[in-house]
Amino acid sequence: MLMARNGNHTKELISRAALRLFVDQGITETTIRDIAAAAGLAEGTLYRHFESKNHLAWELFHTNYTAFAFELDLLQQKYDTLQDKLNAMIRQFCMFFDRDPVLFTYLLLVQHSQLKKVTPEMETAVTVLQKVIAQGMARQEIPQRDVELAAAMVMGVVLQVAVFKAYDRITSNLNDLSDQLAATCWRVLTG
Amino acid sequence: MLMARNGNHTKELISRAALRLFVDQGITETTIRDIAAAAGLAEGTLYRHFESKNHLAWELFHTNYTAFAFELDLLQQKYDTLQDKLNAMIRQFCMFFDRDPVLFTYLLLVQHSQLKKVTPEMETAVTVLQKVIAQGMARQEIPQRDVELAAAMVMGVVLQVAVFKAYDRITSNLNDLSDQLAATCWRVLTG
Amino acid sequence: MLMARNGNHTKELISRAALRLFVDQGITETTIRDIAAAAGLAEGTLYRHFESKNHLAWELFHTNYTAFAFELDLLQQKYDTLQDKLNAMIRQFCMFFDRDPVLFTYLLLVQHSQLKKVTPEMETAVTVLQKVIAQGMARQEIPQRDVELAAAMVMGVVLQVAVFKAYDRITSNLNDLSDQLAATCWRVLTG
Amino acid sequence: MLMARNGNHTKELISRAALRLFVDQGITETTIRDIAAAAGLAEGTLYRHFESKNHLAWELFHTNYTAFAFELDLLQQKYDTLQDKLNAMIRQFCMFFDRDPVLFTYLLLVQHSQLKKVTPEMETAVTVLQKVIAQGMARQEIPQRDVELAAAMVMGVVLQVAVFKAYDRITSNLNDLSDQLAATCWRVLTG
DNA sequence: TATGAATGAGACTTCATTCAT
DNA sequence: CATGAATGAAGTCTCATTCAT
Repeated sequence: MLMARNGNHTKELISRAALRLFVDQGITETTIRDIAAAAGLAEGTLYRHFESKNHLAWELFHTNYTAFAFELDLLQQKYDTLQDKLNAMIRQFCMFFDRDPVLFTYLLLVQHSQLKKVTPEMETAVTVLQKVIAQGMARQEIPQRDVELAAAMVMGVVLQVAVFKAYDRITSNLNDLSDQLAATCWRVLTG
Repeated sequence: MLMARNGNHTKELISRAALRLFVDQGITETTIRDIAAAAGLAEGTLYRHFESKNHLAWELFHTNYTAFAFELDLLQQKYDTLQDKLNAMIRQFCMFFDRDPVLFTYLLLVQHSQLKKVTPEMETAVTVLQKVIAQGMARQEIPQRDVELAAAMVMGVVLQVAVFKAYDRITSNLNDLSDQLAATCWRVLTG
Repeated sequence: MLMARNGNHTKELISRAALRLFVDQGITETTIRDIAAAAGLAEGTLYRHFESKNHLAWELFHTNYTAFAFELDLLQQKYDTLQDKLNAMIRQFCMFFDRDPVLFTYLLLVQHSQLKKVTPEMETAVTVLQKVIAQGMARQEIPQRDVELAAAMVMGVVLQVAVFKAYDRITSNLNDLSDQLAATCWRVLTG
Repeated sequence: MLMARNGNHTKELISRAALRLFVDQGITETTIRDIAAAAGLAEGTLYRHFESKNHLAWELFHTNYTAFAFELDLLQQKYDTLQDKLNAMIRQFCMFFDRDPVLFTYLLLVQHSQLKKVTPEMETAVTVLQKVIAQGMARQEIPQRDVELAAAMVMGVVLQVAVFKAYDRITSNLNDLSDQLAATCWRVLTG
């Protein structure tokens, strides 16, 4: 998991257990007892590492959501053209998804409750994508258009495929679809 | 009858109140008391019309989810080519969304908890879209490709825009974006 | 039913439905809705005939409990010796049980909740029996002994057989066992 | 552990509180809150020790009901003749009643609701008594007769006296009545 | 740090009762 | 008299959180 930089074994144990349960059952439907049992710990132990269940859910979301945005931003800066940036970002997304499907499914599907807490200042994958698209328009690499709309459509293509993957409607790895997705997104932007 | 003027009125009252609250706060986060208060009714009254809170949430989802699929299917049958079918379906989607944004936001966002209960036999917007795309491929109207993937990408374009609209990131009516969406989806399929 | 002296059809309907349900499920476990459904009436109708569910249960108990005691007392007065009185009373008990097992099972088994409301002044089968036994002792028809104890043992013999009958552990009619019961009770008293 | 001094103490605390309340008010009439208050615990604590109120009521009944039957059976095996067996069992019953009147009153009076759950395989005081009586008949110690009926009458003598005791109609200890009861029961069987 | 029994607020739900028709 | 939708108090149960060990 992106967030796990320290060697804190127990915290990691809790995070992984929680993540899987949150994805499988939803956050509210998952109890502290569920998590503790899955992690092989006592219920009280969780509170040594997280302030509360909600903090746990939020930390899981927030940390990884922004970390991913940060990585994306770092990555896009290495490229000059919108198309290259986009290709790279989509490739990265697919790679990360395949590397940790549970985590990405969490970010994808448990959104609603957590997204409300996302403040406008926070850099997210969405804002990075919009920034990149806006630049591309400014540089006339693609036709002028409403940036939000363009970003929505591009995101839609990639995310919905990920959602289908999360629901096992698609069997290929996202990595293997990466080029197709990138090509499609480019067509979406240049139409 | 205490409220002869009611008939189905009370059930409708509850449904609307619940719908809005479910969308605003999530299903689990919404209490029976919330719904009753919003509907101007006593808590017990809810149970005269719905077996339980979960049944209410499911009925709200299921009824409208399948009804929408049914309408879409009826509509697409009026057209001959994939492009016409797609145009009509997207137009319909936008129209319905604008007509009842709360309901459609419910169908869009509260999915996760409810989608688990969707049985494979149920006809949904997804299955209709896949059917239509598969036909189009069979008739060589668009290039052969994985149908699930194609459907996912088309759905993504439309749904993500709707999600942005639901989150007020986009201000136009979906109706006004309908043509753009249709054109983009067509490009996605024919690329 | 003993209590039904008037021609009130609906009230009778409710009483019979309630009686059976009370016996089958217990009083608290039986809902107004159950009774109404079993009687083929609307829920509210019950309140035209009984003040409340508890009044209904109590009326059913009290009326029949005291009526039975009254009949027993009337009966015993027709006989001179304790043995004849006892024989007659036991025969009567058996006859009544067989004639309306549901009612007598109600009186037997639902006792606990209702017996608390039995005031000491009320004439009951127990008091009648005690009176008769006390007389018999006074007249030296049977050995002197604690009256309450003697009454308990005699009652026990008859009631427990009725309980077994109510639970279908015994298949004969009580009528057919009447003589045996009387003989046994006599032995209990004279031993 | 918050209360290392507890161990099984809390469960016992709940059981005793519940037992008394069930006897005083009836099971359905007793609320979780009543029990918790009487036990000096929080409501939720009850659910750490019992699945539900009904499970508590059933466990209280079932455990003691079968344990008592087991003890009775063990005891009767020590004696050879029916009369000795019967004497011993009745003495035991009286002793147990006097030792824990609340528990025995529970077993006596709350029967109706719980007896429905008694499966035929369960060994109970009734089945033990019937077995013993049947043996006695087989060995010609007492006249042949319907075993169920005989058992009912014997049980009636003892149980009804216990019921009177539970209702404070009788003031002696059952222990002090034990011999009388045994003699009476013997007369019932041999008459 | 870890434990896990205890807590108690608050959720869902039931159901006796009312009352306008 | 009958109806049955609505009521809302009260009950059962859950579960995040605490804290003594």
